[in-house]
Amino acid sequence: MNLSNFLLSIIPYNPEELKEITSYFEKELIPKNTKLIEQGQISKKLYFVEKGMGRSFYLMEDGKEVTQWFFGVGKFMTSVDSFFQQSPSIYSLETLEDSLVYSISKENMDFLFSKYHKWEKLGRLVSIQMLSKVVNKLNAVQFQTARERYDYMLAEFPNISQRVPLGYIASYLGMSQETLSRIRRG
Amino acid sequence: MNLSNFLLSIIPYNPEELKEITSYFEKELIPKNTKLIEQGQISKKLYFVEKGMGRSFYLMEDGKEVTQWFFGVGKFMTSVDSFFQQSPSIYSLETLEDSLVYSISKENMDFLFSKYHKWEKLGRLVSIQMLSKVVNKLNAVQFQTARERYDYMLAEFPNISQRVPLGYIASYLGMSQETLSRIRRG
DNA sequence: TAGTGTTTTTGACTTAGGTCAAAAGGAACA
DNA sequence: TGTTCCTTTTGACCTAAGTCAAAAACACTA
Repeated sequence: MNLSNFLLSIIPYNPEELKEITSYFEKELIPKNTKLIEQGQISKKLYFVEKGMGRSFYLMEDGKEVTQWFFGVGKFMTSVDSFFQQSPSIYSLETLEDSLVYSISKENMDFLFSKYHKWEKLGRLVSIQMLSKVVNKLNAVQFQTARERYDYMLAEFPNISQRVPLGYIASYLGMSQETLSRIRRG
Repeated sequence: MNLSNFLLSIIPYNPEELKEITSYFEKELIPKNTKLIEQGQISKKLYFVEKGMGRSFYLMEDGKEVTQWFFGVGKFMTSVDSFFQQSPSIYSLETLEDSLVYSISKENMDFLFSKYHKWEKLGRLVSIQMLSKVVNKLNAVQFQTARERYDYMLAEFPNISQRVPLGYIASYLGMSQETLSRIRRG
């Protein structure tokens, strides 16, 4: 899924608009395990993932890393709060694989928002989609057993367990690595 | 907090725009314990709460009601998914007090979105605010103890425990009523 | 192919919070 | 001021999942 196709799948743009809009994005090849945002910093860019994958995570007081979200192909990746409100990020962001992303700065994003009504609309639609995903996860974490949450995750990110360490998935699902290991055993 | 002031607090509208936009909202006085959306139905309206309070909740398979969110003064209230995607709602919505709300239909909302770039922007900003709240709650539910979640809720909805039954709050926080009662004891 | 570091699994034990049932409080009303 | 209904609290017991520590499996690199 490349950026143009992704945008077109949400809103019809004509070729000129699409060309101008995508020109504000910068193609970047980012190696595995690169930090894109450090906890406490202000997020400068929003990334569209064309290839690879990333995660957001934070450090608990006891020093443990907790995965907050996985960002796969065809998704926007950033610390939402930090990017849009230009406030210090609670999370860090890193790539989990060598990744091909398109990045855009807050200034360019705001410029596009103000220039194109359609772009603003896209922003709204994408926000609502994300909201709906987070609500789903909230329900999973709040009301389901560890085993049910694991099944939910397999539905949401089918082949993730071959791609990232078990501990990342366990903390994302709000359970210990040992529990996830026992669940997978069957 | 009335509708106009709320809108102005997010985006500067001039008096004519504000007048036209608010003219698409309908003032409604809704008695306590009125269902606004029934689980399974498609949400027809979005409500702005000027006075009173509501909640969204759903019925678990075992017949228990679980509160999903509280909507206080100065908030938009709806089943987000259902309203924006016109899909069957997973939640029911009801008032918890006699309430004064301003409602708008999906058609009028879409009309305003397409007519006013600014309105689209407001939609985006409000969505991101909601997203950020839901992420906070997710973190609370996933990583905090029952006691910490209770404290979190007091910060988010200060005087709620005087206004709604204990069981509603307990299920919102993802704990049993008995546990919440024991926590409150001290 | 042995050696070293990392990730995952297993086992034994602990604990936060759930469940069920009964008692205690409150509010409304005759 | 007692009766009824509803909400909250208390008590006794249970269980899903956490913790800690060791063993096993895997993955590099020399």
